[in-house]
Amino acid sequence: MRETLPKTPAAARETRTARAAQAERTAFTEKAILDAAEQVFARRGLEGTRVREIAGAAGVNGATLYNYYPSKTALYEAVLDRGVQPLIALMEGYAAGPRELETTRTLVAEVMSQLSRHPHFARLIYLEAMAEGDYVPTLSRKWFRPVVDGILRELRGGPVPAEFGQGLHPLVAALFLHLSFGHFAMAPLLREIFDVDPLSPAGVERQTRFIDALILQLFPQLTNGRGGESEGKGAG
Amino acid sequence: MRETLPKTPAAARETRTARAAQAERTAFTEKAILDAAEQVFARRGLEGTRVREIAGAAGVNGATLYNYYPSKTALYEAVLDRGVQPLIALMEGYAAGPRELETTRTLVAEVMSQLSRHPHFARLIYLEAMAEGDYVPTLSRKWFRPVVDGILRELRGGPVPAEFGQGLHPLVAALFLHLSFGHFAMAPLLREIFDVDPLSPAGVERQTRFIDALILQLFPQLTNGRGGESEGKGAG
Amino acid sequence: MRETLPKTPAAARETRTARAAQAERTAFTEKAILDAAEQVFARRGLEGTRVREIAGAAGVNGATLYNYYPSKTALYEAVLDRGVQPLIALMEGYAAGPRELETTRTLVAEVMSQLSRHPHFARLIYLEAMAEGDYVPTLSRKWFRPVVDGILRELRGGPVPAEFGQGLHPLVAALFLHLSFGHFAMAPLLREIFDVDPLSPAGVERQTRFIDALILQLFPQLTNGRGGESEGKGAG
Amino acid sequence: MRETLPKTPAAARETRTARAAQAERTAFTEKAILDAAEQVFARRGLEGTRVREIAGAAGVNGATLYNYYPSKTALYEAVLDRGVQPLIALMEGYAAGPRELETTRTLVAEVMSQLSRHPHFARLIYLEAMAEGDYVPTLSRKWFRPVVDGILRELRGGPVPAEFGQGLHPLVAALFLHLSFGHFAMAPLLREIFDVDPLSPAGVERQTRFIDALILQLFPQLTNGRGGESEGKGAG
DNA sequence: GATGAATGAGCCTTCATTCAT
DNA sequence: AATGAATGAAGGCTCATTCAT
Repeated sequence: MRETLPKTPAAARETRTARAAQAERTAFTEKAILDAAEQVFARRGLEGTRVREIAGAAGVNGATLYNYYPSKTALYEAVLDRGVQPLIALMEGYAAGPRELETTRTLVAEVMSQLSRHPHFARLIYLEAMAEGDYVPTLSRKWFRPVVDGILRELRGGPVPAEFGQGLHPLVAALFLHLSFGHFAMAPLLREIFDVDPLSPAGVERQTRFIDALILQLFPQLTNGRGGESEGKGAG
Repeated sequence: MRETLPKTPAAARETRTARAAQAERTAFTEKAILDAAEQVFARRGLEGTRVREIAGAAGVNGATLYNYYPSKTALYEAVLDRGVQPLIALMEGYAAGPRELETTRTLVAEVMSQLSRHPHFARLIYLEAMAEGDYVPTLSRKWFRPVVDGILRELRGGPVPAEFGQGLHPLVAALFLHLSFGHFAMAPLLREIFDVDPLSPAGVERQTRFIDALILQLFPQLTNGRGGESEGKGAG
Repeated sequence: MRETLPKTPAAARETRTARAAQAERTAFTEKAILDAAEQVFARRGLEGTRVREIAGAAGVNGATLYNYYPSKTALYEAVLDRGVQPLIALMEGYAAGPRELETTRTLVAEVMSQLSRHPHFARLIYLEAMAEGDYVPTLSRKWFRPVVDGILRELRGGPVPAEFGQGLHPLVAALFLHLSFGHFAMAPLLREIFDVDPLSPAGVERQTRFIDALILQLFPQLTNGRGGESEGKGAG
Repeated sequence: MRETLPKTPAAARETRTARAAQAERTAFTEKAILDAAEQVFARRGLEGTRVREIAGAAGVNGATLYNYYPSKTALYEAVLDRGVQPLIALMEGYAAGPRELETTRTLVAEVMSQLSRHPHFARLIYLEAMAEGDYVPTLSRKWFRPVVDGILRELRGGPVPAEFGQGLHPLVAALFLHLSFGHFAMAPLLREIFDVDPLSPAGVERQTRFIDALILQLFPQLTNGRGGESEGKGAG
C-alpha cells in the first residue's frame, strides 16, 4: 500500500516476487524464533529465560525479536498458543465423537503423537503449572477440563473396581496426564535414570502402548466383547 | 581466650541461657529461610527466583540470607539436600530389606508421607529435572536409581502381563515416579482441573491408596495368597 | 550471509558512510569512557571508584560501559595500558640509543611532555604503587626497570661525588622518579601548598628545566668537553 | 561516679585495680585499632577500605570499632591526626628556631626519623593528596606551608644558582617533599624496582644522608665555613 | 566493652527494551 | 526487517552501621 505503483508489468512481477521472497524470509525467521523460544522457555521458564539466549538459538539479533513480538511475555504466550492449538483441535474432535473406549484410546495415541512433534511443549506446560502461572486457568479450561470431562463421563459408564475406593475417577484421569505429558516433561530425568531416550520414536511408541494397555487392564469391564483388538495391539 | 570463665553460678546460668536463646533464635531464622526458599524455588526455579522474594517470605532482610548461606546457589543446594536426606534414609531401609511386594508397598506409602511433609520439594525436583540442572545426575544416582533398581528386581520375580509387550518394567517404575512425585509437583494444575486439593491429607491419602491398589491390580501374580489385606485397605 | 551486497554504488556509498559514522561515534564514546575513567580512577583508585561516577563523567549510562569493557577491572587495566604505551615507546628509543648524558636529558624532557598530556596517569601509577596492586610488578618490569637500568649504566660512567657515600645511584634514579611522576601525582598537594598549578604548561616547563639543571649540577663530571650546550648552567 | 560506693577498703582497692586494668585493656585495644587502621587505610584509602578488614587486622569484631569511633571516617581522621601531631611538634620547634642551614638539616633528619616510625603515614598523606581529600587544605595549612615557608625564607638568604632560572625556590621545597614523604609513600614501587627495602633502617638512613648531601651540594653558598661536619656525615 | 545477627543503602553487573541507522 | 549501541530498572551481593545480649 505504501510503495509507489509499479510502472511496468515486469516491474510488477519483480515486485511481487520480491515481496513473496520477503514474506517467505519473514515467515522463516518467525518460525526460527518460535522454535528457539519453545526450547529455551521449556528449560528455564519465563522468568529464568534471557531473550538474548532465545535470539542466539534463533540465529538473530536480540532486537529482532521485537520486530515480531512486543515483549518476552508476548513471545512466551505465542509459544504456548502455538503448542496448544493442535491439542485443542484433537480435543474438539474427541468431544464431538461418541463416548466409547475406542475414542479415548485414539485420543491418547493422537495426543502422544502430537506431543512428540513438539517435545518441549509438555515441559513448558509443566513449568507453567508449577509456577502457578496466569496461563494455567486458561489452559485448564480450554484443554484439560474438556478432555478430563470426556474421560470421566466414559468412566461413569462402567462399574468402578471396588478395591480403588471412592473418588477414583479423578485419579485415573490424572494418571493419564502423568503418563502422557509427564512422559515428555520428565524426559531429562527419565533419560538419566533409565539410560534410554523417552523422546525417541521407540520411546514414545512404547509409552503410548503402555498407556493403551493400562486402559484395557484397568477397565476390563469397558471392553466387553472387544478384547480381541487390544490384545493384538499389546502383543506387538 | 575466646570466652572468659563465668565468675559465679548465676552468671554461668545467665550466660548459658543467653547463649542458648541466641542459638535458638538463629536456628529459627535458618529454618524460616530454608522453608521460604523451598517454597519460592519450587515456584520459580533457581534462576527465576529473586533473593529478595525469599527474604520477604522468610520475614528477614535480603542481606541476612548471606549470614547463613554464601550465595543463592548454596541456599538452593541446601534446600535440595534437606529435602532429599529423609528420602535417602527411606531408600536405604528399603534396599536393606527383603525383595517382597510388601516392602515396596510400604516404601511407596512412606515416600508419599514424606513428600506430603515437604509439599514443595517434589516440585523442586521436577523443576530441576526440566532445567536439566547439575543436581539431576546426583539425584538420580543417590535416590532414583537405587529405588528403581529395587522395584525392577522385584518385578523380575513375576511374569509380565503379556499385553504390555517388551520393555515394560522401566515404564512401570516410571509410573510410580509419576504417581508419587508427579502428584505433588502437579498439584497446582490438578487443583485447577479437579477442584480438589491434592496436597490435603485426604488428597494425599487417596493418591497413596490409588498407587497401592494399582500395584495389586497390575501385578496380581505378585500377591499370591495375600490378597486379603489389600482388599481391606481398598474397600475403605 | 552476514552482510548483503549493496545493489548500487549509491547504496554502497551510503552504507559505507553510515558504517563509518557509526564507527566514529563508538570510537568517540570509547575515548570519552577511557578519559573519564583515567580521571576518576586517578582520584579514587580501583576499589574506591564507582562505575557510575565514571559513566557520569563520560556522559553515558552506567550500563554502556559494559558494551566496551567486560568489567570495572578490565576498564582500569585498559586505562593503565593506554597510558603506559607511549612511555614504553619512549623507553625503547632510549634503550636503543647511545649511553650519553644528552640521551637521558632528552628522555626526561619527553617523559615530562608525555605525562603532561595525560596528567592523571602518573597519579594512577602512584595509587597503584601504594595499593601494592597487581600491576606494579609488570609496570616495574616493562618500564621502570629498563629506564632505571639505562640511568644507572650511565651514572657508572663517571665518578660518584664523594659526599654522597655508597649506594648513591639507586637514590639518584629514584630522585628522577620523584621529580617526574611525583610532580604530576602530587599536583593537588603542591597546588595547595604553593598556590601555583603544577600541571599548567608553565608549571611543567619549569619542573622540566629544574630536573635538567639538577642533572648537570649533580654530575658535572658527565659533561666533560660538552659544556657548550649546558652553558646556561655554568654561567651562574 | 556512677557505680555504688565500695563498702570496704579492700573492695575499693579491688575496684581501683579492676578499673585500671580495664583502662589498660581499653587503651591497648584502641592502639591496636589505630595501628591496624593506619596500615589498611594506607593501602586502600578511605573509600577502598573495608572496616571489617581493619577489625580483622586489629583482632577485634567489626562492631567493636564503633565503641571507639563513631564512623569509619572518624577513625580515618583519628589516624591522620595521630600521625600529624609529632610532625607539627617538630615543625613548631623548627619555626621557633633561628633561620640557619643547620636547623633545616636537623628538621629533615627528624622528619625522616618520625616518618620511619609510622611508615604507613606518608602513604596515607599521599593518598589523601591524590584523592584531593578534605584533609588536604588543613594539612597544608597546619604542616606543609609552615615548613615550606621556613625553607623558603632560608633560601632567600643566599644567592640562587642562576642556571635554575626563576621560580626555583618552590621547586626545591617540593624536592624535599618528594624525597622525604615520597620515599616512604613509594616504598612498594621502589622496593620492586631496586630490590631493596626503602623502609629498612639502612634504607631510611641512606635516604636521609642523600637528602642532607643534596642540600650541601645544591647550596654551597649556604655552608660558608661549615663544610666540615657535613663532609663527615656524607662520607660514611 | 565485645560480639553475632540484622539491616538499609549502595555497588557491580545484567537484562529487557528502545532507538538510530 | 535487522542490528549495534544505549539505557532504566532490577538482581545478587557487600558494606557500614545498629541492636540486643
